[in-house]
Amino acid sequence: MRKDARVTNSTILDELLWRELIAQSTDLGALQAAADAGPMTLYCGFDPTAPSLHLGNLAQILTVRRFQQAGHRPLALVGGATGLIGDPKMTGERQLNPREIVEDWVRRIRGQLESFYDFSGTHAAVMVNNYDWTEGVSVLEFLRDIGKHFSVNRMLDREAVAARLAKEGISYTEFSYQLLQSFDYLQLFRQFGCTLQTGGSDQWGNITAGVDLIRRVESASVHALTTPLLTKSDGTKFGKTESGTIWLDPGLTSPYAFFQFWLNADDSDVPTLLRTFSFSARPRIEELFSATVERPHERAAQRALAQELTALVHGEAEQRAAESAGFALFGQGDLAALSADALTAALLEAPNGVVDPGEIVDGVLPAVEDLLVRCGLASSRGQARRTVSEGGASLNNERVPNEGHSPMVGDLLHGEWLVLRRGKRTVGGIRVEK
RNA sequence: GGCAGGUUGCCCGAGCGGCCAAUGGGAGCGGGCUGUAAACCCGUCGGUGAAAGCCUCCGAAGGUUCGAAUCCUUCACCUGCCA
Repeated sequence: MRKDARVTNSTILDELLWRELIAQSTDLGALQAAADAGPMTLYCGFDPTAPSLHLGNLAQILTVRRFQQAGHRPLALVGGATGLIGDPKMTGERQLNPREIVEDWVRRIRGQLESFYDFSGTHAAVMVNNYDWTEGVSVLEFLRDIGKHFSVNRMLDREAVAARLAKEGISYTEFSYQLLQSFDYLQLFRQFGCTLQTGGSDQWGNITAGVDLIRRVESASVHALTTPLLTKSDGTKFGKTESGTIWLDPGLTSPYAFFQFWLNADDSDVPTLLRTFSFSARPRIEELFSATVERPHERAAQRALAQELTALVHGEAEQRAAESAGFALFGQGDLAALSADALTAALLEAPNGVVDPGEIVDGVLPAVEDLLVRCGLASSRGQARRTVSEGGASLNNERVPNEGHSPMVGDLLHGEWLVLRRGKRTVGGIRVEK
């Protein structure tokens, strides 16, 4: 066994093991042997169920990326076909999305995937879309060649399916999902020699169904590997905050908000987050573990995560902008000391709104409640009023004393900005258009 | 197919003719402590409004009544028991 992780194939499994990224797998020994034998081709698919990928998907992407860095070849699969059908979920039948929408989402997700894998070099990634090999298959062909190998009895065992049967039922469409995903694995095995599929542990049933299909049809033994479902230490779902899902699309979750998400991670989640998302070497990660235990207030691990992942997802420049914005807005108070450029850059990262000069009467701007709503810090005037009356609103780092308070022109920083804050860590900007 | 019960605010769940925008818990939000954490304590929690008030709301549509989340009818869905 060679020592260099970049070159040695088998160390990838050791790496995943210490990172606790293996929830389930087919015979690990066999997988290890396959990885040792040379570059493997693996895939992990992403269905277009939203306009963007999110942090949960990122965990999967990064696992595949680790394989690529270890010298294996990833296939980046976008589920243009499976996205039209929908994987059964516990809670109920999905609503089918219009084809044009799915096509749009496929484009967006494909674009996102492109930035995480290396599409050049000796083990270049390949982008594939299962729509390409599914659209032309006839129903009869599919039922005879693929469907015949599936036992409904076994399909019924699947957790989501069983839950649905016990409740409101499941359409034939969704029930068929597993066949499509299995068909994908078979296709990729035939076309690219793909012998490993990874995914979240909720995908175990779908993945092994593909493994079985390949065994029956091709008499070949291929592998499956799943990663643990990411949960926070308090058991709640990971990757969601008060404000919702953390998306990779900067239009849906700004780089600033993305950075803040990591910076605000619970201490108790730090080990899992570092193991799952960071590409730092083990000694560095362990150093951050102990830093969190010994000097938690410094939040070195949270900052390291924020820096590394914001840079990875949004690029170095955006990462620096997001971090500087945080420093500016959460710094030691004196906002007036910030340069106009720094302030503008910071506030453009945060949620912000606009006041038209025509709204300023005798040097008085609209009331703080209006401004809170306008920059998105409050969802209604009622909520804004509540925030102010609870003492949770501040203007240029000064607590807003009472309801109905209106800023004056003299309060404008550099003649154009107001910094609004709701609670301790939600900051927004108001800009007076010139 | 027959009989019985259910459908309440983001979720769970009380209410069973007026005092109900609707008890309670959870989530969320704010304050305090702290580290732009967690836990904990306190407050808050439909919209609008400074307030009084007004508007919307208790599966859907009708009806009874001065007045309905609460009673009646029909419809939809869910749950038990019997076939």
